[in-house]
Amino acid sequence: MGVNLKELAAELKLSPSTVSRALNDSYEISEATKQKVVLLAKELDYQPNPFARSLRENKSKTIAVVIPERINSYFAKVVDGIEEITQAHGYHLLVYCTQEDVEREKKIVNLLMNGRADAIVISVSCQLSDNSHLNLLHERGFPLVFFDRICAEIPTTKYITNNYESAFEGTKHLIQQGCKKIAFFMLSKELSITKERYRGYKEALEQAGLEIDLSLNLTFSQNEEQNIEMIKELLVSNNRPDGILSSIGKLALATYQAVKQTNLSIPRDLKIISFFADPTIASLLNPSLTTITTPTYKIGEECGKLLIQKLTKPKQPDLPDQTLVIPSTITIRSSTIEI
Amino acid sequence: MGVNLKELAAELKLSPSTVSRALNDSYEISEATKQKVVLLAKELDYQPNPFARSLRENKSKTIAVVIPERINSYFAKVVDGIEEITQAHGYHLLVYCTQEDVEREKKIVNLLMNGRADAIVISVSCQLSDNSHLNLLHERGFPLVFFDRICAEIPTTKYITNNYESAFEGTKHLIQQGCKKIAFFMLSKELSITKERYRGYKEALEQAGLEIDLSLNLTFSQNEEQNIEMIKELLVSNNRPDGILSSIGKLALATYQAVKQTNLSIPRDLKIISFFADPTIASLLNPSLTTITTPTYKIGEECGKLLIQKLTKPKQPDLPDQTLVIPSTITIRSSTIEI
DNA sequence: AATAAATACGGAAACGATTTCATTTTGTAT
DNA sequence: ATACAAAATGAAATCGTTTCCGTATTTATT
Repeated sequence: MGVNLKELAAELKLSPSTVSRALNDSYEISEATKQKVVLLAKELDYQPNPFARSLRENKSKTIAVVIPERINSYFAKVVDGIEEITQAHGYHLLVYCTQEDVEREKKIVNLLMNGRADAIVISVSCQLSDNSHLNLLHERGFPLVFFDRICAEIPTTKYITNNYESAFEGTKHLIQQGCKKIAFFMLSKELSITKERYRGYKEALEQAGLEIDLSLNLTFSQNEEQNIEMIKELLVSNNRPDGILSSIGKLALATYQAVKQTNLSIPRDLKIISFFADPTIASLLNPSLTTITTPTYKIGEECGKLLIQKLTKPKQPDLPDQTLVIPSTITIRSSTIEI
Repeated sequence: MGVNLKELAAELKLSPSTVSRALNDSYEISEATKQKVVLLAKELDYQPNPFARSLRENKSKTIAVVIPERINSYFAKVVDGIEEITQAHGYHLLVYCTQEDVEREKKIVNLLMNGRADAIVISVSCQLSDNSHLNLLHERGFPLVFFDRICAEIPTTKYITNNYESAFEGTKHLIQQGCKKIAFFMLSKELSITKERYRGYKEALEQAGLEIDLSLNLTFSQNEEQNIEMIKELLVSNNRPDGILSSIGKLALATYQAVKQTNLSIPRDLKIISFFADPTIASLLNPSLTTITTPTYKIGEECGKLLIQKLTKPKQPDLPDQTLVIPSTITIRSSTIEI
């Protein structure tokens, strides 16, 4: 489309090597020619071919981001954070959405084996069982960063929130509000976040001397309608909970939908606290929703910074096997407070 | 990282050209060798280097998507739709978010001049005034597709909804519900969607014999707090509207926030209808929000299909200068209906 | 059987940048 | 003026593919 290096060199009566070096501000080139070159390059709007460069340098200036859902403030914010940092360093973002489908996730990860991206930031899909695809990637030395939904077994850097503590505190809050039968809503039992949050929930119950009723620990699917139906059934059963800790934001929304179809009232008959990304929506729900909110933008920024460090500085070691915790905050609203 | 073509060829005692052709299923290669090649390629997990291929073929198998906001169901769904179609054809998505910042949009578009992507799908930033960057791109023959927020002057394919009719019908609905003083909320006056929606609003008022009060036509910013404050001021002024057509979803949410800070009630004192992407949220708001909803996933799919057609078939003409309309639907909920 | 045509493959150029190595030009010290 | 180091540039290899062109072998045609 535009001019290439050879044409630019011909125009300047210089060799391509000199022009390349001039543009890359090499010490070997005199200031005079540098200026001439840069000037004409600007004038002709020379843009280096990214593929030629990638091929030669064996790096793409591209980072792949893999998320389970795009219509989800949580993940959207993380990507915003990653973009904010990486774009400033000239990196591009390939964003893939698995739609919570492991098969799709595997396909995507396998596609990334060919070096199209210099690194991957991923929050794993919900149904995840085996990690062979991610393991392979990591073993090949591919920079891999996890956030939120991590694979604990893969020794690399992970960013999470204080899932255990948040769930513990959230559950404690419900107990303090008088709840005796507290349900736990989750997506997949396999997820790292589920396990940790469940642990927090469980220990808070134990500490309060409440028994854990497994029939109140519900695993939901990707089917919204079905989820609402499940919740409704629970709410009209004779084993109705008086409190809910929802480990996923959209299950809180499903609960609100379900409650609307009953003659129950939040918080009178049922209190609910949920991990939830969007404070605006939480405050506009009726009643406003008590939330556990993670600073996801910050998580994105941290992922970005880490990778920029790793990718732009020479001689960097592998990403360390560490789990960095960015704490969430609980915001108490009307859904857990008797008026 | 993995093996390359030359190594694979050496292993097979064939030339790289033969191996390349075998893998690309060329008619020049015998079935026998094809099988041998494919087998070993699979065994050694051969992955062609995407940059070598892109350099040679002068195409990247990548599509750039540029959106104003990522934390926005509208755009997120469009991207989901694009991904659904294009991924099936082996395309990758570079997703850029301008955060409604024109300067950022320009930078991004200029970055894309170098051929990193084979096409661009874009919904322009809110403050957009001049389109020189997009014009240049289009003039260079770069496939460019607009959706939602389009540049009318650039002769390429655009996907929009029936903005005029939807706004007209929405306003008419408010009038039918007894509204006499209807406000119009918008982001930027320069946006294509704003203009069309405003036209629909205006003509509905005119048709009903209502006068247009310019002090009820409010332009908002990116600053949420400030927007809420503006709305609150409007609602406590002595020129308080009794109906609102919000051209942007988040302004409806801001209105709900503002109303909470007054002693007004929706729909009693104020009815509101809004362009809004997420039906779940709309139905959970209190009162539930009457919405104009665009099938955004479908828009994404259409963009994807168009580009796949253009990029994968040989000898395709330029994208035609056409504006394709995918109609929105109005869902009447409690925010416009007196109980 | 002689020739033409089809089949199957290899060699090498090309894509557009960067970089190693070689070479010319300039500057400086003797 | 000569030698020698330093500075500035050029030639060519390289990255890993695809593809143009050429060639040997096999198959078909008369």
